[in-house]
Amino acid sequence: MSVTESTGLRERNKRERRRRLEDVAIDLFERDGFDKTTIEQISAAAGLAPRTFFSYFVSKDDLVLGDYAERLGRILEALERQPITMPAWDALRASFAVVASDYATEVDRLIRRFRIMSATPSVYARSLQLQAGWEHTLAAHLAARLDAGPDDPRPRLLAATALAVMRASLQHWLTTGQTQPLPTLVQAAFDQLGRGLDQDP
Amino acid sequence: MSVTESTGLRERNKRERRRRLEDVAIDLFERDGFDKTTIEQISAAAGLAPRTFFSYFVSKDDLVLGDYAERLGRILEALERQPITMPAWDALRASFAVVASDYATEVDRLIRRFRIMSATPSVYARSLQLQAGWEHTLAAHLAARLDAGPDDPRPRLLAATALAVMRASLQHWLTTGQTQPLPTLVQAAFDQLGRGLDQDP
DNA sequence: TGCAAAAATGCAGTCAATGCAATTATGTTC
DNA sequence: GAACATAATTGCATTGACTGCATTTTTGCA
Repeated sequence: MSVTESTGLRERNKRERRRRLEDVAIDLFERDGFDKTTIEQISAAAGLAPRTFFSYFVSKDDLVLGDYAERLGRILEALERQPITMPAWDALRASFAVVASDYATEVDRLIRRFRIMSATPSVYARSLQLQAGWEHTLAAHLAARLDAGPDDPRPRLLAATALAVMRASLQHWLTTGQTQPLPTLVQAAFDQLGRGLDQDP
Repeated sequence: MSVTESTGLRERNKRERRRRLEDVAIDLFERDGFDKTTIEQISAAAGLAPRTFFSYFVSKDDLVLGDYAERLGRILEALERQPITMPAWDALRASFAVVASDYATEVDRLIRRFRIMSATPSVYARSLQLQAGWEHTLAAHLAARLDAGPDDPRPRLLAATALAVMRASLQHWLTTGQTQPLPTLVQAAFDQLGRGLDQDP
């Protein structure tokens, strides 16, 4: 108990402040725009010194992306859980379903961030960069799963396609005002690509 | 003639200097790394004042990407040329074939840039950002071609997938040492997605 | 309470990028 | 070929993100 509490307190404070920074930053970004908000303003609003900001976030961009990284990491976990006998595309479909429903639970939070992301090139670029990182590791996992050699194009193709599907669905979901549930959209897109793009929808 | 020559001179000088900046920059990036090379060094090496650099390139990143934007623009032109009766995925396949062979003609130049791009997060991010821009316009074109409404997910899905295919193929081509021709790889990937990812290769 | 580790902070500095004003080069016109 | 309008180059000052380093404060534990 003492151990949990002791290390827990530091950790908790750290998480709280990180969260606070995110929150005030998002508010300011929405009010004044990303570029017109300075690190100085953000840290002041969070009650911290400017220098301290950088021990919580490596860059201003990362304020908006927050747990983006963590969330995509769950795809890999989910992928690991799929039986090895399952065809690769099916396994991907199942894994992405998990993340899709995760997303759907936090619509409001997500939408605010997405708005800022779409309006701010540097942030958008950073999000794509993160995605590219996962595409890479996802491809590595798939290569293992498919027992594919380094000159087998399939892992890369599958990873790239799956993330493209996710991104396109997410964007569609957000721009159409969430008329259809995200998981449904994602599944439909995976199905379409499973059947083949030569086929009519 | 006089007109062509007159305006031509200014334009030509401008293009030459732009080119010179690119070239010296690539050399320096390869030698010292992107981040350790300053705008000051680049402009000095090109015989220009630092301030002048920014009338040729909006950012340091763009030095590496060069004609990236222009090249992707050809996809759209090619797409316009495909008969409207051709199924969308076939039209995309044909359009991307054009760009794929374009790439293949400039392997050396391309590879140097790709190395820097892969090694430099900010540059890579910027390239993805450019691609995202094209994905957007490509989707718009496809929407017109398919006569699709704003809540039809197909244009976005097709655009995202096609660019994913291109990116994955390009990466595969470069990392496998160009053992197979790029157009072949791209066609194979398009075919695979046409047949459907549920099918075995 | 006292101590060691961790976190916060201040300060100085680098570098990309921008705005503005002044200067220089270029192409055209007479 | 000289004067002139325009475009390009340049210098200067400034902003703001980000980093390294040294110092101070806070925190959890003995």
